[in-house]
Amino acid sequence: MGAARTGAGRRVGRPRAAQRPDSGLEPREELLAAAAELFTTLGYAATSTRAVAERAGMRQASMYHYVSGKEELLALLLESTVTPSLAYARDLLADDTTPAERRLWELCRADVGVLCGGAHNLGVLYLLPEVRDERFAGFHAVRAELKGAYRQLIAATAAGGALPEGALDLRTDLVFGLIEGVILVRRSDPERSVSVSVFAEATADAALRVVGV
Amino acid sequence: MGAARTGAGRRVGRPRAAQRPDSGLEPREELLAAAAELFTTLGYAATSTRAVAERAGMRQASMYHYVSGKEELLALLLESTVTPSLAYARDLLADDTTPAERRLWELCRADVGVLCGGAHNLGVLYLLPEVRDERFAGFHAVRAELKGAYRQLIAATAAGGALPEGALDLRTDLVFGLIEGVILVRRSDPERSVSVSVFAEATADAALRVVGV
DNA sequence: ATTATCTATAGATCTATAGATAATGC
DNA sequence: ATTATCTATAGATCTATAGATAATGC
Repeated sequence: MGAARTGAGRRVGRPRAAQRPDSGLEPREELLAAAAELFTTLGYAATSTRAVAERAGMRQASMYHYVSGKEELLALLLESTVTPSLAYARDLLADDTTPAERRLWELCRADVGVLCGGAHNLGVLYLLPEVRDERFAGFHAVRAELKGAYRQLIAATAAGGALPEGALDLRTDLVFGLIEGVILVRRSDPERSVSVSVFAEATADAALRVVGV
Repeated sequence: MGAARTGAGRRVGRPRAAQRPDSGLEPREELLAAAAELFTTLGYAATSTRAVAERAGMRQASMYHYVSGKEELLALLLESTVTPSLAYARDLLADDTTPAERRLWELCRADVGVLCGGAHNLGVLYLLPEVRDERFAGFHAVRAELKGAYRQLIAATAAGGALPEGALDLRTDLVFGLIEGVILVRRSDPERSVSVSVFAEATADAALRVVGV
């Protein structure tokens, strides 16, 4: 069993026409990175399979050796952004020694970090119109569960406990909107001076004020 | 000089192949309405000129009699959503008899109303990746001026007056993010029970809490 | 004559598949 | 023999223009 060879050593298969990019990534990862950059800057519909493949250092048709098409790339990218936040949210829900206010703050901070951190502002993917499609139901299910975690934590705060159902839903929408709204702010001003972590903490502070703590 | 005839009366020009829609709109308005619906649901790149034209009751090529192409339609729609908010913001800035807190609240309420009201959740247009393009610089200029009005009003509040520049920018970003975030909330849950006006007021309340009033 | 439409189409895409090719592996 | 790539292309778009046509206006 040969170990996966990541270096530039001898490879099986016909050599590439173009130079292999020196990122050190596996071809599939290379495709995902290329798609992330292009989908976030140009959008999904405006990004051709050719553009993705060439940026990953291969010809358009070769892409199909690794993925079934553009759709799979977007689905993978979407899930990769929301899954870490959800895992963290589950941990926080299970932690009954920390006050709910603090746990909510942590979730907000972490979520903003994921949405705005990373090389390509991956949160921008949530804005793509194609994402609403049924095909990405998996992503939506995870995102809905994450929103549910926000709701539970808000309900567990001192300010949230007394709220009737409808008011709790409204608070949850507002907090969730604030968190996702940072995607838009960052998109319209990518050169911002303040670091992601400062921004994430300020957003978490603001979220607690929205809840009424 | 013949008055514009909006009814179904005799018209100059070759008759349409399909029935004229009974909306009572002029053809150009009909095209804008069709584009609004399609751009907000499918996105810009995924909407063909054919789809827009047929929905407006004419053949694809006839669209070019009224507009220069898809791009002009998007530019017109974008400006139509942001211009009313800006006009209102200017009025509020000029009003020195009302407390800044109250004026900020009003601006938030009105802006959310425009973004989420209307038939097609036009705020969704802000999310389209194509909108970042240089071609829509006019829209961005107006939106930036609106954001400037938010900033001025925040600075004029009791809580905002003491803030150093950087902190003021951060508050402005958070409030602006909260307002634009409602677009995302509404998009993911279009069947929401609460009315737009209740939601707009709750968002305005939350914005004041973010500012720290 | 003017106008609002139509039909037809050139030219430019873009996606996904078929089948060839050039390496290594055994 | 297996694998990773390539080239080539069919079929399906989509946009914008050219030029014809069928009304009203005078």
